[in-house]
Amino acid sequence: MSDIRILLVDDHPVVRAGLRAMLADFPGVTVVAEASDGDAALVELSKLNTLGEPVDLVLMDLQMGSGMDGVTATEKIKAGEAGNPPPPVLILTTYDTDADILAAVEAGASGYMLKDAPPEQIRQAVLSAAAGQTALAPEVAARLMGRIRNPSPALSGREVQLLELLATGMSNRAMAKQLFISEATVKTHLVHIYSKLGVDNRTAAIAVATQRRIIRGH
Amino acid sequence: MSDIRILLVDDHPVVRAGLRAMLADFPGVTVVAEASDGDAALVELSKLNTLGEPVDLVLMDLQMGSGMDGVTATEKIKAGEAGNPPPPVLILTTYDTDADILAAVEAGASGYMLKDAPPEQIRQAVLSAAAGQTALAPEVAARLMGRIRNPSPALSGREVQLLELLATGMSNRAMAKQLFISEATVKTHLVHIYSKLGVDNRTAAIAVATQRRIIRGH
DNA sequence: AGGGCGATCATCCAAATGGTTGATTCGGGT
DNA sequence: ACCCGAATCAACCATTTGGATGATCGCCCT
Repeated sequence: MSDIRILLVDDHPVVRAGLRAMLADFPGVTVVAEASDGDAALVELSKLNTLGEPVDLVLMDLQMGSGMDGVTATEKIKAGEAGNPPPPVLILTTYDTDADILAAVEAGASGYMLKDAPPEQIRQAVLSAAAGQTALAPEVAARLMGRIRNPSPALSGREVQLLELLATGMSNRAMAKQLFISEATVKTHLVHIYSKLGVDNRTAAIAVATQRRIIRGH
Repeated sequence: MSDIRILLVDDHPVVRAGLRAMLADFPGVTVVAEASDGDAALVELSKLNTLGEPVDLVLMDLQMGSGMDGVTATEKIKAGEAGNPPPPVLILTTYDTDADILAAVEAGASGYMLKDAPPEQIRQAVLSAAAGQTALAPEVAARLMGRIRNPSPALSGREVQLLELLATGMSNRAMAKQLFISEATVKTHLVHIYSKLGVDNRTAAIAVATQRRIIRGH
C-alpha cells in the first residue's frame, strides 16, 4: 500500500519545518504539500486533485495569523469544494479551550491534537485520522467529558448582548440607556450572567466569556 | 571560528524539531541541547558549563505549558546562576503584545522574534544575538517606534502587570494578595492606569488596553 | 389552562470600587 | 545635592456594583 499523502497547513514556518521533519521519521506517510493559511490550503487541495494526486489527510493549525482560519477552512474542505471526496482533517493546535474544540468538531474535523504532544501520539493520530477514525488528544477527550457531565447553561440573546456592551467598558447606567431599559433590569441580567458563567463580578465575566469565545476578544 | 552553540527551549516537540531542522540549514550554528521548560533549561546550562562546553545562545519561547516560564528563566539565566558569563537569550514566541515584550526585555532578553518570521529573519536574529547585539522582529520594532511617536503616556511595568491581573477578573483584594502589596497601593496604580488610558473604570481600562495591544485579549 | 422562561422593573442593604489628598521611600539623572 | 518619577501606603467619602427577594408581562409549548 502506498504512503499516506499529507497536506500541512500552518502559518509558522518553524512549525511546518518541525512537522515535516517529524513526519519524515514516520514510515508510511509523505508530506506532499504545505500551505500557510486556509485559502492557500484550498488552492493546494484542488490543484493536487486536478493532478490526480489527491491528499489523504490535512494536518492543520486552527489559529492562522492572516487569511482564512482553520475552522472556516475545515468547513470548506468538508463541503467538498476542493476535491471529492473530502480528505479527513486533523487539527494540530496550541490551545485546548472549549470553544476551539467545539468549533473544530462542529466544522467536521476528524481529530484534535495539541502541539505539545509527544511525537508518538501525533503519529498515532495521523494514522487513525487517515484511516477515517477519530483521534482526540487525551486532554481534549477529558475536557469534552467534563463538558458533557457539566453542561454550562446557555446565555440568552439578551444576556450575550449585555456581555458585549460590558466588554466595551460601559457602566450599568450607560448600558441601560443604550438598551432603553432600567438599571434594575441591567443588574438582573448581570446577576444571571454571573451565575451562568460561575463568576461574581463583571471583569471576571468578561474574562470567562472571552476565553470561551462567547464574545470577541480583540 | 567555531560554531555558535545553541540551547533550544520550547515545550512543543514539534517546534523544537522545526527549529532544529531550520538551524541545521544555517551554516555556523549548532544545537547542542534542548529543554522543554525553564527548569530543564537551567539544568542543561549548568551541565554544559561544568563540561567546559558553554552555550553561546539560548533560543527560548516565552509561554511554557508547565514548569518555569520564559521570563523567569531569562531572569535566572541573566542572574548568572547557570554558568558565567550568562549567554544571550533570544526570545522566539507567538505573541507580540506590549506586556510580553516588556517583560522579556526587562528580564534581560537580547532579542524578540515571532515564530511566523521567515527563516532568513530568524537566522539574522540568531547571528546578531549571539554576537551580543539586540535583535527585534520588524513588527516588534515598529510597535515600539509607534509607541514613541505616539506619546500616549507610557504605562510603567508595574502598571502593565496590574492590568494583566485585572483582565483575568481579579478583585483589588485578590491582586493585592497576589502581588504582596496593600489594596491601597493597588487602587493607586489603578487610578494612574485609568488616567493614562483615559478611562474611569476597570472594564473600560481592559477594553482600551486590549485594543491597544498593551495586554493580550485572549 | 397551566407551567416555564425570558425580559422587565423595584426596593433594600452590603461590599467593592473610584476619587482625592497627602506622605514616604528609593533610584536615576542633572 | 537636588529633583523627579515609580512604588508604596493611609484615610476619607461618594458612587457603583453585587446579592437577595419579589413581582409583572408575554410567549411558547403541552
